Amino acid sequence: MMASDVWKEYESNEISHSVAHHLVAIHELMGDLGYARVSDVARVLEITRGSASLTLKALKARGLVLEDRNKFLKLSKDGHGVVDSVLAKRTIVRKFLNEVLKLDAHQAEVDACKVEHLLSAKTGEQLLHFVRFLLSDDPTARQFLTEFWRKLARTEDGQWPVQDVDQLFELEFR
Amino acid sequence: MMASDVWKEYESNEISHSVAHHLVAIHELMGDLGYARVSDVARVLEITRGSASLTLKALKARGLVLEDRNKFLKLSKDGHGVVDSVLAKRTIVRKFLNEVLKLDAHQAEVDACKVEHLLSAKTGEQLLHFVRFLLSDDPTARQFLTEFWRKLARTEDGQWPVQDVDQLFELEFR
DNA sequence: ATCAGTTGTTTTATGAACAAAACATCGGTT
DNA sequence: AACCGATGTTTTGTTCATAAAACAACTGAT
Repeated sequence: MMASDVWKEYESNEISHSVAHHLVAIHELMGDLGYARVSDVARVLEITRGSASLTLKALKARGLVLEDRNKFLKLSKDGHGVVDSVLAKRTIVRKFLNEVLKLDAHQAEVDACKVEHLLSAKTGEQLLHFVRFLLSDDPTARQFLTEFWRKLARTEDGQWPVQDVDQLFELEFR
Repeated sequence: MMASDVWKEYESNEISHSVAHHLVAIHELMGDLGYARVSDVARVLEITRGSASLTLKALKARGLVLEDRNKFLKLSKDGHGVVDSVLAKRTIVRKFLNEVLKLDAHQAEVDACKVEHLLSAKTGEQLLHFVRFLLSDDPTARQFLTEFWRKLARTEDGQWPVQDVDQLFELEFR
């Protein structure tokens, strides 16, 4: 329950936000242009070529990114694995926030982008099962969502108090 | 859809993971011991006193932490606001991961800890509505959860493929 | 009163992630 | 041949979050 146990595990994240985005940028560029160079990654991420060059050098050293004789980059098998895992989590989180919780598309994208590289594989997997069932044709799921959205619309009309925190802790400790 | 729009918003997080935990540590110490000094924060977070001293100096400068003549720390009104918002998000995320998605308590705590300071207020609020309804007595919610857990148990027995990513993208693009 | 332990700060150093600018290379123009 | 623009790297500097160690101030025990 003390924060300290968990606090330390934060460090153990081998894939930083920055690294995740460099890898995803290469993936997107391969799809969009068919190739990816240091400059292309820098342009997509809106950072300088120098910064991209350094980060990508480290990723080459880690074996996540490969480079041919002409300085064209591509993802290694491991790099693809990381991108798949990150994009899968981003996708499912965005879908949940947008299509279930009805957050606007932009906010859903922003929040998904922030947490994509932090969730464990197991969390991503369970969330996938959950959202798949929730958005399926199953009548139980349909009925539940319909009812949730109905209640949501009601509470949003009759404005909620700005600070909802007390209710949270009710819910926590009851 | 390009990563770049969203990518930049990452920076705009005025509350870092580190800051959030320093503030929460003070809050917990006030509850546990009735007071909080630099050393106590350092001990709770398992960092050196020097490191805690520097971070807390910055938080005093930002007006989130106050100090009396005897170097005893407490949260300002703003500091309390930050802690409430962070703890509310941590609580609701943990509850969702553990009680709905059935992740083990430790994993739920770790993942909640990682994302607590990153979610927008709106996201936290919507998640609160969702979980409250989901775990309420409402028969629709009960029935849905029962059915979800039943399916979950079945899929976990007949092991899933390790890489579930293809299914994710089906779900994404259909 | 002294001496040891606790506490807080300061200083110095590290690593990650960036920017900015200088530099080198290469391909094509003129 | 000389130049130009695009590209990649290197160097230098900044910020943030940390550790480590030296130091000063206070506390309490003897």
